Amino acid sequence: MPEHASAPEPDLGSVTREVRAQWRTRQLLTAAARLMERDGFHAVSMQALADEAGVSVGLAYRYFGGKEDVLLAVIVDVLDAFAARVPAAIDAAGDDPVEQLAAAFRAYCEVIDAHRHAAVLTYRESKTLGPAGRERIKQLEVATSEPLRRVIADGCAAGRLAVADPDLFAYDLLLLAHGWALKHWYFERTLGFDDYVRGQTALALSAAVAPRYRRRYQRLLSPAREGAGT
Amino acid sequence: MPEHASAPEPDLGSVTREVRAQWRTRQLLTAAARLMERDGFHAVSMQALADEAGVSVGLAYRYFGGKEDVLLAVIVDVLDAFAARVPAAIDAAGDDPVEQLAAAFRAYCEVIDAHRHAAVLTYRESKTLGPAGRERIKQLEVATSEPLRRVIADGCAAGRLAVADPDLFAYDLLLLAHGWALKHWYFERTLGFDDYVRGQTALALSAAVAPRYRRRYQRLLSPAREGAGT
DNA sequence: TCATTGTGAATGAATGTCCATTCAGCCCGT
DNA sequence: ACGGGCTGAATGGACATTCATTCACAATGA
Repeated sequence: MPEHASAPEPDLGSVTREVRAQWRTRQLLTAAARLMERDGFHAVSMQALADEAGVSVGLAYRYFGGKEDVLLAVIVDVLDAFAARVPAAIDAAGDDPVEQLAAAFRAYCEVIDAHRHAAVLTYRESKTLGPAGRERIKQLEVATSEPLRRVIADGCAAGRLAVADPDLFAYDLLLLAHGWALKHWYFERTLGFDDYVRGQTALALSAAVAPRYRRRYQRLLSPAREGAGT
Repeated sequence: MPEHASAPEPDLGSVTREVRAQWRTRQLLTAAARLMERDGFHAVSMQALADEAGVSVGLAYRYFGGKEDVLLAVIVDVLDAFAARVPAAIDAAGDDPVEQLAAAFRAYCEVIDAHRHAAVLTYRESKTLGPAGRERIKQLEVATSEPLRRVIADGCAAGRLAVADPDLFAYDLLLLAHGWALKHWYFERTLGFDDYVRGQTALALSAAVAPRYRRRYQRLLSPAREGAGT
């Protein structure tokens, strides 16, 4: 637990409104994520949230319309992380669509791992959000899965993948990534993060890689750790 | 308030207390499931619950220790449904382990479909339950997945399945079954229940059936409805 | 068969707690 | 001393839980 409330705040006085507002927002968002990831949305009072962020309750209301807005912002924040990291991971994975798919899946899992319970908030609190917020989340979530769908489509087009329903497959990958958070209490007994990603990648690609390319991707299809190659 | 129980109440006067208590419990459980499935646990007040069940608040407390107990009971009820139906489905599926696996998965999905959101409660409200209840749920859930693990193990032993980590695979199947509830808002646009089950079965078995047995299970491996052209 | 009464099921207003939200004013830099 | 950032006690509402009271009915006695 690094610095909490009494973090060395930057000199807010010397900074423009705009930048200060951004800093405050980030400060609150971070606190909200931390608490809600640990205790669940309903168990976090605005008082606790403010305390954690090291500000007053009133100030929280200057930056967010209400508790529900905070929840929405936290969720959007996580979804933004997907939107930022997954495409980047794909770009960094070279031209091979199967490698790209594996990289994309790993990136999803990494974001989940970094936001463990916050990611689950998407499910858990869907009922808490008003219809407007809920709609926004749904849309963002679909958009977030878009890169994955595109990579799968590419792989199919290139003949490397053979998937009957790419849409379904894409969502399954999302689900398996979320599974790391959803079933963490179970998996952690036997698997580390890396084991989980490798195992799931192997399973998923077993179902998706076209038979004639199986050998080529042996490295990804076997969950065992191997020394050579990256 | 409309008496929701469209079923005519049995002549309570002529039955024993025991039976009456059971009737009441069931009545409350049904109401709780209905409301919580629709609005989420936190949005359901004891008043609303009592109204829905057609009883008074006070009576609800005669049958359940408190709101949390009701939640626990609803969840346990769903888990019991798994425990009852899945083994039965496996028994009814003959001797082939792959057929058994497909049947077990379908049974899971059917229970999920019958209890849509209630099944999600397991995730959503894990933070709401006290440590004791949470532990009970976890244990039940692991126990519930046991038949699935055994069938997979059988399949591997018989050489029909080739799965590196049966434990992981079993939980993935659970997750995909839950996916029907978790991502229902998305899937329902394009898939019916049966399409979903077939599609997921095809994907999962693609990853698991040993290569030399692929052809034998073509029926399960292709998501297309049998009979309709390939 | 008809009053009488004991039992515990059922009620729902009252209680106490918790918490989101507000706002009257304080602090501090300029 | 002015003004915007910030504070935190006060407010009001919602809701879980309790309990004094009512009520239905079966068992009892005549």
